[in-house]
Amino acid sequence: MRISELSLASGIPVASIKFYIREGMLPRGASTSATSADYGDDHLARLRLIQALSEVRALPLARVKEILDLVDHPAETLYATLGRAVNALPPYVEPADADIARETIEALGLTWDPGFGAVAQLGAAIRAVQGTGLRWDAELAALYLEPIRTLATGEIAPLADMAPADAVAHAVLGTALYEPVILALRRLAHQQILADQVTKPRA
Amino acid sequence: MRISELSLASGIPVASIKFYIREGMLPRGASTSATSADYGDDHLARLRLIQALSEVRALPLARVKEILDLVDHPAETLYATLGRAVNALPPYVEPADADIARETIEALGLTWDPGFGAVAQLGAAIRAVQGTGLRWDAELAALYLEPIRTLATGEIAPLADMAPADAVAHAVLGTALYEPVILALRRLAHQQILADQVTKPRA
DNA sequence: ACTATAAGATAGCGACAGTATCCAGACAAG
DNA sequence: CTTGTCTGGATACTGTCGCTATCTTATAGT
Repeated sequence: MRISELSLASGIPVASIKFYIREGMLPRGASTSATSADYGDDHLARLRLIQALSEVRALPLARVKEILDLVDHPAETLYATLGRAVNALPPYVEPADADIARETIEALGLTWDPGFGAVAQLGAAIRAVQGTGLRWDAELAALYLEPIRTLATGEIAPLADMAPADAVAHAVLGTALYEPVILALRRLAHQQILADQVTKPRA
Repeated sequence: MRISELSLASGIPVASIKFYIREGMLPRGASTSATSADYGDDHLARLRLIQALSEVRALPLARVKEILDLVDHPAETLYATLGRAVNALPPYVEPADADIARETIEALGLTWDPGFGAVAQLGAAIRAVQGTGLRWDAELAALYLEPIRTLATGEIAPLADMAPADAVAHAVLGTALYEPVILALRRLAHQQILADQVTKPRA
């Protein structure tokens, strides 16, 4: 496949593909002469991944690159790889925000480990909620955690049956790409509940 | 409060506060003379809200403004207001993506209404998931929907006991600000489950 | 009276994500 | 052949966003 064909297949302008190559996010095609290089299906898949992370997740390209690197060269363990993937995802917060989450995490019976990025992300999220006068306490936290734990358990289960390399890629991409699905479903559920209340208001 | 005091109280530079006023996101202080204006707690609260939406949610200022306008001037019904709020939140997608979500939504027994923004957002999210080779089918969708529905029901319930104006503000801000909490908890749950598997591996 | 600071308007800046231009080489048609 | 079109690759430019810095005029405090 030549670059113009790759562009056609992916819907991404040639100039942008060249840009991704320059930035090291997409490998160069195999040169077959001074004026032609060969691109394959892996290039196409990589482009689709870049698009998914960059458009749907709205990640800065630097973060997209981190995630791509992680898929290509995973850390020692699945746990460590996931930890790095989380750090490449928004919200991008100060490590100090981890402290804010301590109370909540311990009240939920979880382990407070400030080394894990999601802890500081939770802290920043709680700060935002409380700073605008919305409610956040142990009771509400428990209300949120239960369904989320159910969901997370269901998501992790299939990883056990995968080859380690597949599991890593699935975990990293799944963390990033199922999130918008979850948020959209929640918004839909809210709407549906409100619509039902109008149709058949509470007795 | 003068602008320099507001700056001190909020931690936001004076120049930035002036910028927010210029952009119409923050009302001007009440002029007490040609060289002084008076800012109150409402200005401080508004600034904190701008910060929460812009930093933690990483919303473009134009979208922050939409949400602020919605809190100030809600639409006719709670349902309609929420619909607009959803459109001000990422991911920002093409309305045409609504079609992609149709199959999923109908399989889940929900109403497919392309006029509601979350439908197209779900479509774009599904496209991203499938485009990168991750799984998405009715079975998986059901696995996701159940816990999310539980969560959403718990979130909507308290609105019934609120004054309508409070309910609107709470629904709009809650949709935007609890989302990072949910994502952080999911990431934490994943980590916790993986950590537990290492400590006490499956029999 | 004098200096420090305020409000408000205008202009400038740095990061980001591409686009556009340019060039030398290759292949294809006439 | 030669002429025109296209390619890969390098370099330079552009538009948008979210602030910052500067400037002007007018007080308010000492």
